[in-house]
Amino acid sequence: MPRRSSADVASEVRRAIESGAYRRFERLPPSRQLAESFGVARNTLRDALYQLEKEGLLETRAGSGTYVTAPDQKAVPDAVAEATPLELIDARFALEPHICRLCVLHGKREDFETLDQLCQKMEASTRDPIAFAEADTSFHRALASATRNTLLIWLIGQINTVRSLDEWMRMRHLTLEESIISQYNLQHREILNALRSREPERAAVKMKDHLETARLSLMRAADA
Amino acid sequence: MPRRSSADVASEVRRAIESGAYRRFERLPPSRQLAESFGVARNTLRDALYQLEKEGLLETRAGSGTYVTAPDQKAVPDAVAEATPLELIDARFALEPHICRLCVLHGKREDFETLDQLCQKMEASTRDPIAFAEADTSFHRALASATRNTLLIWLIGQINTVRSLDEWMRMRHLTLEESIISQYNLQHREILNALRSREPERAAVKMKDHLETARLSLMRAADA
DNA sequence: TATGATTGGATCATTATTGGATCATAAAGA
DNA sequence: TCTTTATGATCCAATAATGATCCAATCATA
Repeated sequence: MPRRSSADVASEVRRAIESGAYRRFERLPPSRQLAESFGVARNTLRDALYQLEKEGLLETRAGSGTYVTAPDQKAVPDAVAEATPLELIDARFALEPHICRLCVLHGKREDFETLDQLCQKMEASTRDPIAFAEADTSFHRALASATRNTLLIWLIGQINTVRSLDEWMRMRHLTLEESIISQYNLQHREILNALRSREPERAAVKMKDHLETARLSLMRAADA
Repeated sequence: MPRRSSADVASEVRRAIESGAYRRFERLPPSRQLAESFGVARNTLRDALYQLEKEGLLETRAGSGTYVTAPDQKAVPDAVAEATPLELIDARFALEPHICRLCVLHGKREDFETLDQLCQKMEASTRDPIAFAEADTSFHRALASATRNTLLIWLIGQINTVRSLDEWMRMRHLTLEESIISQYNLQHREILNALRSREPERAAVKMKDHLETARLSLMRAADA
């Protein structure tokens, strides 16, 4: 007659640990207190904790408490740093077209002003790959900012940390010939125009075109 | 008799350091003062600091003070933790349809097996919102895994840390009525079928439908 | 340079709090 | 009905927080 079975409680605690609510080495609240907060008898709760102990998530020390032994879930931004350029492009393929759509929804005039200025900066840097790459990064970051979605802004920020990696930059220099830069500039303008005329789908398509160009020139560089 | 154990205090100080409240080379307040502000005996506090010293976060010099030796933490992922449910949905709108497309490209048979099993699990949990939510998270995580793109896998993992936040979970319980769960199950099946028949665009569309449903039920819950 | 205040380091008996264990009872499901 | 399992109560043993006191290193300053 489980109202709330020990397995349920175990799941809930497991989720709490995996979500980082309790981190490694931290002590859980006393069993009596935990039991009360779950609305469950202490025996039931202890069974639940015992299950998690078997799974290696917890360690209980009599007289002391029960401690989290599971390794911290997050704290692996290495995945970002070690991403390959192609993985990166795929991630941008996922994020940026939709970011364009959201820009149309939430972007304000000053956002488009900023984007315009960055376009001008890029257009003035046709022969300066380094300056161009810098402004280019700012452009994509500004797009994300215009969505007003802090989560997306953060995600793009994370992705941009990869773009500055050495290996990636080396490839990028290879790909950033003058003709390519000119093409990118045209595409950036097209994206910005679509945003200004409030056409979400056209903006998304133009962004896809842009990324496709980037992918192609990247793969060409990889072959070389 | 631990009211507040040394492990608790250690965690708190560790968080303070990681959050940048105490920066590298900075001296912590005197142990007596710290102990008082934590409402804990000095011995307890010293045990806590000793733990952190073992972890290499601190260095204590007798007669002088205890100093932070941990390198300054970079970018705070609080943006992720503080994201609102609607921001979250928008981010998933950006990522997951494209993830479906990549699944078609890179997914292997065993990936689809895993997804199938998770569908079954969800279908068996129509009346158990907690179990359903658990399997649901696993489903979306498995989708990301099938892309073989470590960056995307990591991004989805980050996003899923938000999904388990308290506020979000509360809303989620509101929205997870039996009828909604049934609808989700149908949609998951449609996505999986599209993946199996290798139709990237159909899979993406089905995912968009799914997320749209989620957004609607979320907004309905927010109104209530 | 010498002094005094402040810092962390160490020890110890006391005792509140912790998890461990058991058991009769009640309730839910087969 | 019979089996399973949560409950709630009680007792136990292990642990470590406390609070007090003293020591040693360091630092500021007269």
